[in-house]
Amino acid sequence: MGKKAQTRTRLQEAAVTLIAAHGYDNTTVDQIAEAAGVTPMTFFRHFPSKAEVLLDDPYDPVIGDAVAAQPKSLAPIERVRRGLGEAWADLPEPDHELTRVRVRIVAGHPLLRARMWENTLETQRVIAEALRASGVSRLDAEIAAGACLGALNSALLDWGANQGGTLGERIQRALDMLAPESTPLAESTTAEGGSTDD
Amino acid sequence: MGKKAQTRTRLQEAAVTLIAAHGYDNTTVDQIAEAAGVTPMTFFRHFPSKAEVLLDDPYDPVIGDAVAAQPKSLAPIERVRRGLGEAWADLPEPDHELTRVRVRIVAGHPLLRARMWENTLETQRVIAEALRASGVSRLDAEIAAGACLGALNSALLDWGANQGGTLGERIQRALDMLAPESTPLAESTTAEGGSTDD
DNA sequence: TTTACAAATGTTAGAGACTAACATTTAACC
DNA sequence: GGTTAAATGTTAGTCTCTAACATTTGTAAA
Repeated sequence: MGKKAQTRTRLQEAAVTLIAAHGYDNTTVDQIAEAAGVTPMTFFRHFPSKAEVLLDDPYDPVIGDAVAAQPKSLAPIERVRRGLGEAWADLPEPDHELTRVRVRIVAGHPLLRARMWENTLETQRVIAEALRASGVSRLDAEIAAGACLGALNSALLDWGANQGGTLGERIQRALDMLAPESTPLAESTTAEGGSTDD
Repeated sequence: MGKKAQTRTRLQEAAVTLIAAHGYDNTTVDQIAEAAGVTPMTFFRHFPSKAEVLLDDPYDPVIGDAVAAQPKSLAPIERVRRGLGEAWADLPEPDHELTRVRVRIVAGHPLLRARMWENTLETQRVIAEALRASGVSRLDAEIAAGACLGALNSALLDWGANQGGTLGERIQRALDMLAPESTPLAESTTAEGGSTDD
């Protein structure tokens, strides 16, 4: 039971290395498989598509539980917002450079971004289910989950595409902006005259 | 200059008809091309991929202008929310059955949903640009746009996946839930036992 | 050790999406 | 009617991904 995971890891590492060096489109599955010392067929036994080797997201259950634990007196969006905040606090900050490289690759390629949204939709379903379990309509649950995850994913893509700051800071920013009383906010808003640049 | 658009339309109609009947995966580009009286190569001259024949979205400029027109004293999310509401009011309700068939097909297939998110990201960029033009930071702009479009797309997918109600009603619901004062909502009588807060 | 069984991988053949390069037809305009 | 450019056809090929079947490798009991 250990060899499968080992091959899987080797494939992921080979993929990230090759793709980071030559780009996603210029890297074939054959090359990745060969670099991992394995046959192309074996690649697809571990990952259903070439894109999937870069998209590994096992966080959904934690998030679902955290949302379900929020007090039902709150508005759906607020429950999702707090649930995501608590789930994030429980997860380890992925300071590994590998994660950032992966996110950067994904953020820079349309097809990969698209697949990532599909992962997000799975998370959305989990959250919506947690809300529905306490009487929220399906439409409202999907909207609330969609809004919060839309904000979160935007922060993630920005982290991947632009330098500076940690992922945690951006997640925090996204959650803050979703807060019901999010009018004040220090530095950036309230500018009307010149266009502040960054 | 009219023949190209004509062929394009024939390809779209043939695609929707065939795919609605036999499913996306069971319909090949060859079949679509043949039904449109054209060569497979010509298909790809009109649409960069098989998926794109179902995804036609020329609304972005209207939305960007509407967001840009909002008062700069409002919080970013609120500006996006109002801008989207006004843009929607200016657009014709797509009561055509064709639109619903297309949305239903897209909502029901992972690969198509994923491509749709990529379209949404384009809209997000337009909105974020409108916000940034008045001093909002890039991160804040992307988050605000991402949150609102996440809510909106959830409403759209729900409309495609489930019967009942018009698209306009669901859009309205999504925008309402994003409103700053959206606390009320039905069964809010429960006591706050272990009041969790930040 | 040997045998047995299952997990993991290899091999072959092929479908289908998509591209490049070049040839041909069709449309529009003078 | 002839000229030019847009639109389409043809051919050949690469790459992703799948199906069916064969082979190796790991592991545990006989």
